[in-house]
Amino acid sequence: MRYEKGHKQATRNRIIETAAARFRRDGIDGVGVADLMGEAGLTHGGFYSHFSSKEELVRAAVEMSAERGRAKFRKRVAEAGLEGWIRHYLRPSHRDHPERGCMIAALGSELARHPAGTRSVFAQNGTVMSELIQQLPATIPPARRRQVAVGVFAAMVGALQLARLTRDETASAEILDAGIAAALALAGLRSTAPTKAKES
Amino acid sequence: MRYEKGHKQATRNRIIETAAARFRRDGIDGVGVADLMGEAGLTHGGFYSHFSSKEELVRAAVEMSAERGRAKFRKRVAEAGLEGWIRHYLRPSHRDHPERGCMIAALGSELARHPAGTRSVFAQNGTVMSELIQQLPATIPPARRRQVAVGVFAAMVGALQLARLTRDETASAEILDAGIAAALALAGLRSTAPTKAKES
DNA sequence: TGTACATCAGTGAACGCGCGTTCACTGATGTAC
DNA sequence: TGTACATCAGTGAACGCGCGTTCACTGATGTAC
Repeated sequence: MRYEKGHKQATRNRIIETAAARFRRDGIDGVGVADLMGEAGLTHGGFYSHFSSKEELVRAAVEMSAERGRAKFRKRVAEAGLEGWIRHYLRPSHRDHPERGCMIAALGSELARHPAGTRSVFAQNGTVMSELIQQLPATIPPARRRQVAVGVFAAMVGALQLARLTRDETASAEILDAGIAAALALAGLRSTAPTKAKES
Repeated sequence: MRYEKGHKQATRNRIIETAAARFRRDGIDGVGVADLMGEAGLTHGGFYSHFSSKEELVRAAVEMSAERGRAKFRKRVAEAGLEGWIRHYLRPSHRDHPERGCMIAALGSELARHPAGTRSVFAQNGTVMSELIQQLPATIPPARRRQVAVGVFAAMVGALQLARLTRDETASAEILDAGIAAALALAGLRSTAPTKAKES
């Protein structure tokens, strides 16, 4: 072989890695194949010896991002617990750097319009959801754990996107805080009673 | 005048209306100016006598959608209360018809990459947020009302997007339910205690 | 009342450009004998 | 050991296409006199 064993696989991974970052930063339609290949140190002609179409790369990039997201979740939970992960997810630097962050928050509304094959990465198991369920406090009964986990994650994704839409820094930071408060409340990590007083 | 008074304004509104629907359905990059004009019963050449650029149309469409969303919010709240609006927002037909639904859920991640001028529609006041705050039950203290409102809306937007990403109908319906449960809990419209038992 | 001209919303050909994709080729290295 | 050939990751020119945008034009109607 003119290249060491595994060379092609390494190139393929480099392309996927580059794509995963650029897609999250500029959108899927916002980055071209030639641009991507150039950033990976290649010319665009070789693209189709790695992938059959741009959509196949999208799928691979989404898959890699999902795996990375799960790894970060595990690491953060091990270090700082579920609350630590929630705060980490909704920190300003995640808002400001989508290219290294959550693929769903960065591309959620776009991916919904992509083929089912691409979206199949978000099947029920395999996502961070099943791991999130296990991290919920024991006070939440088994029958409600999945629903609570989905609610927590939805609030986090929604808050990150709203924060990214808001130009004003103060208002944006408030949205992140509101997302943290909502996620913690839903996860049962904080008293959720409106006031400790009257409750019907 | 060869056209009755207000004709041009009416045409302009028709273009915005068409765009608002198509953008939400196919994404902003997914619809071209010529396609849009054709759907509005015109040819593409006249576009620039109405708008200085496609981006200006995007801004107008986002503005119109935001106003429509607020109107729907008011109507639904008047008829069925805050809980009614939450359930209406997270119903399956909203998930399946983004072209008539919430612009933020349909285009959230894309709009974050558009110019600040376009995103200025989502400034603190003028959005549905300020009206949502007023609808929260009185049990939520003044100092927390904005934060709670943002959390509720974030959970709703996030849940709708997650539901749109999921191919499996059962799983998708569960996500909508989880979003409803989360939004109601956050809004103080449902007991949020993990169990009615032990609470630290 | 009748003719000449001004107005302007909308038309459709044309522009340069970048997109995703194809393909004949290169050239460094491994294998056969 | 030395030569001829096979392999194949990567190259770069070329493709058809649709994009956003420009512009000279049309033609129905209003106004001036």
